[in-house]
Amino acid sequence: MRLVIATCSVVYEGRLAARLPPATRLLLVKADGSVSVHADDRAYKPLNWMSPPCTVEFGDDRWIVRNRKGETLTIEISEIHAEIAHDLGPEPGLEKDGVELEIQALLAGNPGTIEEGLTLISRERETGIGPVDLLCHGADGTFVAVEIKRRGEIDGVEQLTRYLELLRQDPRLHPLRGILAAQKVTPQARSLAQTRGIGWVEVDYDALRGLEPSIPTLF
Amino acid sequence: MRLVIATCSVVYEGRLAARLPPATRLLLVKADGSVSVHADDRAYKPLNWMSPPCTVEFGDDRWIVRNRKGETLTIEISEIHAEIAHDLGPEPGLEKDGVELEIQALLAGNPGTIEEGLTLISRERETGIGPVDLLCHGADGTFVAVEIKRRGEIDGVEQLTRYLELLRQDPRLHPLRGILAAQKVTPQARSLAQTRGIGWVEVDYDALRGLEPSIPTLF
DNA sequence: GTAACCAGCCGCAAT
DNA sequence: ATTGCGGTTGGTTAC
Repeated sequence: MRLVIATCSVVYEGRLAARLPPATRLLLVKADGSVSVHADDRAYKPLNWMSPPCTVEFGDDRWIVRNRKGETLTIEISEIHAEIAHDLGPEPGLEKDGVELEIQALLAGNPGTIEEGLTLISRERETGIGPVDLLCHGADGTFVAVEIKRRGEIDGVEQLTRYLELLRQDPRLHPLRGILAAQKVTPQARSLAQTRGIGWVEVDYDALRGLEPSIPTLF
Repeated sequence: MRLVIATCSVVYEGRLAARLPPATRLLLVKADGSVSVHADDRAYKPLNWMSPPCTVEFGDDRWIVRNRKGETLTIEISEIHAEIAHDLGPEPGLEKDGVELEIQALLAGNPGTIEEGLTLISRERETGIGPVDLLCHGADGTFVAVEIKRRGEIDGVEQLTRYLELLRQDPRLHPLRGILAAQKVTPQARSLAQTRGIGWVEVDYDALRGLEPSIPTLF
């Protein structure tokens, strides 16, 4: 990893064109080849960057970063104020709990928390346009497709609507209804779900954490 | 801006829980108060971070970053290998060309490039659930809602479908049809547009650049 | 390679 | 504060 504090101007030519007039910024070159240009704000987002795979041509006062698509990031350096280079070594890796996949595993193992009497048929069942999170069987004899989100917004209702359209072409899954399960469901999403005939439920992650997750697949 | 290369372990407790075992990483503290923890890969993305507004409690061997929601990022530092602190000064700002807003201005000024004979009625017209990019009048006497995307994918078709549903409740806009305008339209989006009765068109940004953009609004 | 989807998405604007 | 939405979104995975 190489860190350079420099006065520079930057031009990105690629999916769009972007220019930075001269100012002092952080130039961050990682071992993966990526280059990013940071100001002292915008949280972790750089002003400009190039993601790997890319190559850097380091000149004294000009760096040119290129990728395979022909996009370029050109950094004109007028003055270097400070610099560090350090080999960080391997990253042992990041562990996360509470992402959608974990919530999905917990709900898959405990479908009754979505709706009384629900039983799991399959997880990540392919529809032809993407996988539906859970396919279940209801106590009322219907099939139930469940879309799981951390936040239940309009997009989730649309996604579930698409899956229902496709799954309903399979006569073995008749009759079929849909449920959006999320930690929180927004009013707009509730409203759209209503007009689409889709149910929704807010799940309590803290309560779920005490339950057993499911084995990956059943069907 | 403060840059520290340190051997550290990290715990994030917030919207999810995440842990980093001890290793050497870059700790980046910006003037906006943000803190991010970088490995030597993942391009510009940090392993963990906290966005402003947040406060940092700097101890000799432990930093605790907190935000208003009660999320915490705890960094246990066992060894510091290098460090730079530098005041970058103000960022004069980033200029961009070719983002959706610019394409929208160019298409608004030249609606005939979307479809022969199309004339502009309004931009960013509110539907009650978000603004539709362009509302036009067709040579055939129909009204036309246009959704503009850099990349035309399924989401854009869904978005336009929602707007059409709502705009059709206004009898003054009858009859109304929709067009998805994008630099590229994916096959899946074309297929869904077809079943929704929505048209699509691929716009040539390079050709548009030679034309005049529109004034912001007309109606 | 294309395309769909998740992400602690971030950040902005409008309600 | 909420919510919709764009982003050089990035990154992963399945087709």
